[in-house]
Amino acid sequence: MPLLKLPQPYDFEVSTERFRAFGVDRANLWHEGGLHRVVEGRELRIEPAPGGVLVEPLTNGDSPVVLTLLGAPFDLPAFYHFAQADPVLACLTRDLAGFRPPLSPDPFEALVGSITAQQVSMFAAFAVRSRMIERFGDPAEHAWSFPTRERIASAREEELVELGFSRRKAEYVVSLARSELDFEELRELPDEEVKVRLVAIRGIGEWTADWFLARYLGRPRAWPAGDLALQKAVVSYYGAQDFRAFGTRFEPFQNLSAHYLLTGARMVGS
DNA sequence: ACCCAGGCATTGG
DNA sequence: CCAATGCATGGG
Repeated sequence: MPLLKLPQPYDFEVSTERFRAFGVDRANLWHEGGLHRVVEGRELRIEPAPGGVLVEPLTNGDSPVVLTLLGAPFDLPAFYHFAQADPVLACLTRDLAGFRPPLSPDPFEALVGSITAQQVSMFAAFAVRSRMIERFGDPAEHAWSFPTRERIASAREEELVELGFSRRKAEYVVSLARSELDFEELRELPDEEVKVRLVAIRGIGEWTADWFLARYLGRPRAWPAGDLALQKAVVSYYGAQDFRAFGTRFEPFQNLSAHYLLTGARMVGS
C-alpha cells in the first residue's frame, strides 16, 4: 500500500478526532480505523503509518488533496517553539503532540458546513449535513462525495427544508451556490479582504468567514472570535478575559492556537 | 416538557 | 450604534 509521507510531527488519531467527535460525517467518513473520502470520483482510504499515512488507492494527482485534508501545510515545529512561552499552549502541545487540524479541500463544502453549524450544536449540524449529503451527493463504497455547488444551485429551498434546514439556512445555501463568487480568486487575497468579500454574501457573517480562513485557506492568523466553544475554552483555560482582543496573544499562530484550545477542551479537558 | 448549542438577518429603539 | 427576536435539530 502506498505511503504518503507527512511533515512531522503528525498524529493520525488526534488529527482526525474532529471527524468522529460529533457523529457521522458522510463526506469524511471514519470506518474501521481509517478515514474515507471521495477525491475526483474515487474513494480513498487513509490509515496511519510510520512517517505518514497509507493511502489506497493513491495516484499522483490526489496527493495534494490528501496532504491538505490532513493539515500538512501547518508549520507545527514553529508553533511548538512559540507555545513554550505560554503555559497553557505548552501543556496542550504536549498532550496533543502531532495534532494537525484538518483543512477542507472544497470551499463550498467548508462554507456549507459552517452554515449548517450556525447556532445549533455540532451534533445537530452533522446530522442535518449528513442528510444533505445523502440526498444531493454521490455514494461511493463507504463515503459520499459532498454535493457540488452546481447540484445545490439547481435544488429547491423546500428540498433542503425537508432535510432539517431552517427556511433561512436553506435560502443561504442555495443562494450561495447560485452566487457569482469565485472561490479560487479568494486564495490570492489577504485575510481582511477575503472577509469583506465573504461577509457581503447573505448568510455569511464574521464567524463563518473566520472559519473559512481557518479551515479552508489555512491562514495562520485566523481567529474565530465569535465562536462560542472557543470563548468557553479560553475562559476555562485562561479565566475571564477580553476575548476578541485575546487573539493577539497568539500572534501569529491564532489558527493553530484556536484548534489546540478547542480540541484540548474536548479531548484533554480543562 | 423544557434548555442549550462552535450565528445570522431583521426589526426597533 | 446596541438589544431583542425567530429559527430548527439533537443531546442532556
